[in-house]
Amino acid sequence: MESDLSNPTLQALRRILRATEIGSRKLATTTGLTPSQMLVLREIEGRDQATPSAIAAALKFSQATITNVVDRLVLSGLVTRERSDRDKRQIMLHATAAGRDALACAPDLLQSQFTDRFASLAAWEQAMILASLEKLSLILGAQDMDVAPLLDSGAIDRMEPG
Amino acid sequence: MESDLSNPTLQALRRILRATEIGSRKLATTTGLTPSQMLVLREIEGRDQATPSAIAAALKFSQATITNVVDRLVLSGLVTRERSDRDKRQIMLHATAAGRDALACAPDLLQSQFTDRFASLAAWEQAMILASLEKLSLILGAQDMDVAPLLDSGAIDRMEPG
DNA sequence: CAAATATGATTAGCCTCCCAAAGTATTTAA
DNA sequence: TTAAATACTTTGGGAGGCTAATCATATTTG
Repeated sequence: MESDLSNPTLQALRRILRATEIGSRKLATTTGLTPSQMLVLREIEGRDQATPSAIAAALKFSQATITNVVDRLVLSGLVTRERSDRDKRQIMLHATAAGRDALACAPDLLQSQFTDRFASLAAWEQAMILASLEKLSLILGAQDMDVAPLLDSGAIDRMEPG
Repeated sequence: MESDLSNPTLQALRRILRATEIGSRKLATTTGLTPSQMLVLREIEGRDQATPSAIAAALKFSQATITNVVDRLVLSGLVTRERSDRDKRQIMLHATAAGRDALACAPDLLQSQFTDRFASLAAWEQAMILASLEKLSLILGAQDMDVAPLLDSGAIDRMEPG
């Protein structure tokens, strides 16, 4: 091989991770929502039947953790719990109006800066970055799989968390 | 505009963040080092004069947090504390042999899969991904700046944290 | 030099995160 | 109808991260 690009790539990736982590932490203190709460809230709002176990599976958290986070979200009035009629073991989670507001408003602080700067890039650069991230997402998501079909992106969505 | 790529890009970015977060958490339980500890240890090993404040500034943590993490690292025998002679307020942090081992060994678990898969990509794809990440890192790191010179990549390295 | 001020690190106290294990209630299967 | 499985909560514990307060050392200044 002529040169190994994996190391600088990992370094760049690390820088990105740190930057976003710091950004989201800052965002958290601004909006009163912690990163985890954002994640869970987004997941709740984004699906029809939002049961704790479904959220836990999607985010790869334990159920106990979801209970915890949801407790706080309920306390903040952003989410409601409701027993399912069909199966009284299940709990349905719903984002309240305030919850949807928080989601709609909060990301803007983080995204606006990104979006603006991103928009200022040339179209080809935007396309390149998107393609790269898709590829990378595939590679990294594949870590969870035993043998990953790198070419079938659908498989990742279909995956079940052990 | 013809199409807005910023949203799918943000989504892909989020997927990557999640994947790496999960990966590093898994790595943590495997190696006994938490992500934060890895970060701090890496920073300590990577510089000559590793004082807590320097580490805190580099990673954008508070000094108190560094004290905390270093406590654990010392307890695990990966790091030593030593008062500076020149300025007795300062503490010099050093990675022990075990600490260097942990660093040298731990990343392989995470990286090997990434590195392998990354290496299997075509050279042009590798280059594209690297270039994209560099650009992205610039954009995201720029969040901290008032007015970011997106074209001068050196500026970021020169930046001082608040 | 002595007093005031600044700096580097730690301590104390708070809340959140994430988990495993144990417990409760409900549903399904035998 | 009892045993097993499922869905969630509770409990208890180690970390992470912060601010404010404190201690020790350095520096500045009258």
